[in-house]
Amino acid sequence: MSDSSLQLVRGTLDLLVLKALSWGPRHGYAVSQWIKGVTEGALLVEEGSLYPALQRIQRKGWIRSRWGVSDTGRRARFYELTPVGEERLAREVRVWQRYTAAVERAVSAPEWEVE
Amino acid sequence: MSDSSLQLVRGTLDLLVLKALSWGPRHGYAVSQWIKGVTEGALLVEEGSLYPALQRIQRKGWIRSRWGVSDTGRRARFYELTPVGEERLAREVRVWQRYTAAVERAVSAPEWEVE
DNA sequence: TGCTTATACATAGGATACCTATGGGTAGAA
DNA sequence: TTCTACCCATAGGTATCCTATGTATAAGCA
Repeated sequence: MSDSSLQLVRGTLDLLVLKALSWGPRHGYAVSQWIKGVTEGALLVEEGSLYPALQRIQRKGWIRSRWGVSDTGRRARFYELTPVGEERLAREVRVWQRYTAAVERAVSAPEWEVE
Repeated sequence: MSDSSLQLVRGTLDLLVLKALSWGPRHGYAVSQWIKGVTEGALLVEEGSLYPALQRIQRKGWIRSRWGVSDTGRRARFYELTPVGEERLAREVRVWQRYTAAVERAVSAPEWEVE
């Protein structure tokens, strides 16, 4: 909420996390930095959102994890997509695009028209 | 969840309701039908979501309401935007577009890149 | 006449995903 | 030695959506 960053819209965090892991194993902190970077700071994922989300997504079987060592020599938990998670990512992208297209139609509707 | 309609993404309902009322007073049922129509059935707003949302939005001062009679001769509560609501609509549209643009950047990122 | 459908409003109760706040700990720079 | 960046994690609160259920009327049809 500080400065100009937006609150996350429910449901998009899964999508962002899965995408962040689509290039191979990454640890949680790196995921959060990637989201911040790729959205140019528009989206900030709080740690209190991210770590529970990673656990939640893992429980669903879309990612798995193991302890490792980060580039900076610290202990870190690395997550990677499972095969199910790969499929899920593709599906989440499709759903998201279908959703935003529908909202876009609504928001840009030039006149009231019901049928 | 039936057939192929999508669950609402949290936070977009306000936007859709405000937009639906941007052409003048409408009652709740008409708002739900408009959303269904304009999104070609992709978004279905459940009554258990819509009516509480209308009350919530009214409490925030973005809309006001009064009882009236619908086209079909039934009693219905008509909602309309307040001046604050008009501003809010414009703002919500901007926020939504900024948000979706950010997510789109993330989802279509061709490679991992952080700094 | 009675039945069904579409119209119209509303609430209760539950789920869940996000937030704020807080905590612990390490590596390296200043 | 102090500060910052890195890295993980949980507790508790809140908001917003869902399902399920209830009431009621108008109109069409059998």
